[in-house]
Formats: sequence, C-alpha cells, structure tokens
Amino acid sequence: MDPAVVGRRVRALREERGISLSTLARLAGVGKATLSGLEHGTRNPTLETLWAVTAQLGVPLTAVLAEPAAGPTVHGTAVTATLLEVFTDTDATYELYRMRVAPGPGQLSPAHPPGVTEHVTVFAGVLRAGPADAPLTAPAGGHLRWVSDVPHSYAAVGDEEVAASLLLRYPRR
Amino acid sequence: MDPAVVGRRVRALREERGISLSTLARLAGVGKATLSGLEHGTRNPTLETLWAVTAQLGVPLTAVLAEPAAGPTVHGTAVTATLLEVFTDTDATYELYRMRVAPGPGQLSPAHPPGVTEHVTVFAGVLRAGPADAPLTAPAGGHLRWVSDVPHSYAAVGDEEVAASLLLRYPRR
DNA sequence: CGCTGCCGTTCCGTAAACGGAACAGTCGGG
DNA sequence: CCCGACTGTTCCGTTTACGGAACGGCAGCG
Repeated sequence: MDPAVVGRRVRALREERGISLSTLARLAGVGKATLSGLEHGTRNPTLETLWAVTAQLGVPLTAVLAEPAAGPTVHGTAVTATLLEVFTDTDATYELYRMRVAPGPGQLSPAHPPGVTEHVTVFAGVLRAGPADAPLTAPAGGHLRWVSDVPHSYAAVGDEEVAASLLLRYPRR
Repeated sequence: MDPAVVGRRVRALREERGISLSTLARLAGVGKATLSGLEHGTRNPTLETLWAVTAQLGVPLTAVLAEPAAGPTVHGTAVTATLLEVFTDTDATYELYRMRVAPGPGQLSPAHPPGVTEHVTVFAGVLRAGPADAPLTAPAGGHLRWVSDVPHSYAAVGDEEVAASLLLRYPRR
C-alpha cells in the first residue's frame, strides 16, 4: 500500500480533467497544502480528505486505492484476467474481464459451451487471438470477436504486453 | 460517506473472525484506542491506519469503504455509466465504464481534452454514438471508436436498452 | 519594465489522530 | 472469595495532518 501510488492516481485524474491543483482544492474544500502533499505522497491522508477529493473528481474511492484486483483473478501461462463485473439481461449472461497478455509464446484455451462468444477490445499492444486454427489480429484500439465453442488462442504480437478488455457472452439456455 | 459505516464493517469483519479488539490492534500494530475509535466512527482514520487493519483482516480496503455502487457518472438523461476501473500504462490513463443507454432521444456530451479517444463495445441493443455531426452505429457485438475532443452523442436505436462497455483513453501529456 | 493573475510549493499555528497507560467489567480457576 | 487474564473504553501526552498565508515562478498585457 503505497501512498505515492494514490497520489499519482489523483494527480492523473485531476490533470485528465484539466483542472488546477488550486481549483480542485477549493472545490473539494481542502487546503492546497493538503492536496499538494497528497499528490506527492508525502502525507498520509485522512479518509475524509481523500473522500472530498475523489468525490469532486467524480470517481469512487476505489479508483485511487491501490487495490490490485477486486474480483477473482485467473492466471494462465501468458494471460492474466480479472473479473470486473457479471451482469445478465433477458437472453444472456455477460462476464467482463480486464485482460493482460504477456509477450511470448501465447496460450491456448479450451472450448466453451456452444453459443458462447468473446469480444476483445485492445487498449495497448497488438493481440493475436481467436479460434486456434484461424486467429485474428488487432492493434491498440482494435476489436476482435469470435464464437468460442472451439479451442482458441491468445498471444501478444511483438515485445509489448497487451492490455485489453474481454467480454464473455453466455446465451441463456 | 459515513465513517460510522466503515466502523461497523470493520467490527463485523473482526467479530466474524472471532478475534478481540485488543488482539487485532496488536496484530495490526495500531493502538487499541485507535481501533476502538475507528469502530465507533468517532475518529477519522488515516489511510495508513485503515490499511493496517484491513490487511490484517485479510480484506481489501474496498471491502470496508462505503461505496455501494461505484459512482454513477450521471452522464444524464439517457446514459448511465458506472466506473469499473482506472489504470495507467506508460503513455496513457484509461477509465473503463459499464454503460447503459435508455431508449429515447439520446444524449449529447461535451468535448474532452485533445487526444482523448473513446472505445465502445456493444453487448445488447443497437447503439448510435460518436461525434455529434457524424455518429456511427453498432449492433450487439459491434465496436465503435472515435476521437472525443468534439461534442459527441449517444442514443439507443429502437426500443431496447443498450448495454455496452466504454473505455476512455487519456494520453499522457 | 512593472503589474496582475494564476500556477504549485513551503511555512506555520492549530486541531485532531495517534499509541501507551490506566480504567471498569466479565469470565474461569484455585 | 480473590486472583489473574482477558474484554473494550477512556484519559492523556506526543505526533502529525489540517487549512491559511506567504512564497517564487511563469505567463499575458499595458
């Protein structure tokens, strides 16, 4: 648990929104010294302080806390996926994961039940994934989709780790 | 944000484990007075204190923080987006949302800072979204992507609510 | 050059969160 | 009973996070 990490995230979120330290401090009702020290990690903020700041940024407290994984994490040889959310609608159940694929030989996953589809959005790196006999390739910003009732593979192209979101759709039986 | 709620959760977790306040305080390396005050909600704990206690209980910080639903981003009339995760890599910060768009007239969002891109993966329904003057359309399973430094719109096509994931990418400046 | 306005950091007195010790209450054993 | 070991709370001196003010730096403007 590193206060410096929390500080960096707060600063990143603030700068994304294009607001200055001074104004954020004023909006959140905390001192500029407090916010400055918080962003630098030189202070050990009170829950109240952190709450005031994150609320003003419009993010939950969890967004700045160094929590590695909220949900269960699945580790394979190349792929690490953490479950972010499960939700259902009238005709399917969805599982949304954040996925990371390490550079190297890649990984093979067994077939899912019939009708299951996977949707992958690539954030960083280049991903080659899909049915084992006909994988697809997507660069950062790209999107892949396949029916995963056959064995399928994931691999990073090049030396960069791939970051992506993975959605599994299980049709209601 | 209620410190009393945090206190009750800590006490509940401690009692589930059948350990006394005294021993938890000793294991966590905090004073008994500190833990007592924390559980009663009469103190405003430091991040360090709360971390020491929750770590000893074997739960993530998020387990005791009063966040029931991650902050609904009140995009407004038609769109509801809840922040699932924030993460950063070497050249950008990402915010991942689950988004729902209600059927009806849709909604306009103001421009983001330059360089920000949005990636949407549609799970259910049909979504029309993108730059306000040139929106794109995607059915379930589809994917949209645009540079969002201009005003942009979201609308559900047809009577079905749209479920989607939304990724905002903020380049490091 | 001033002057103004905003930026983020540092200084500093005050308020409060901190840990240790003292406290009353409760249980079980000799 | 009385004692020891334990519970959780309260007291208190020390530490430290707090906000306001003062500071230097950097634009834009007359």
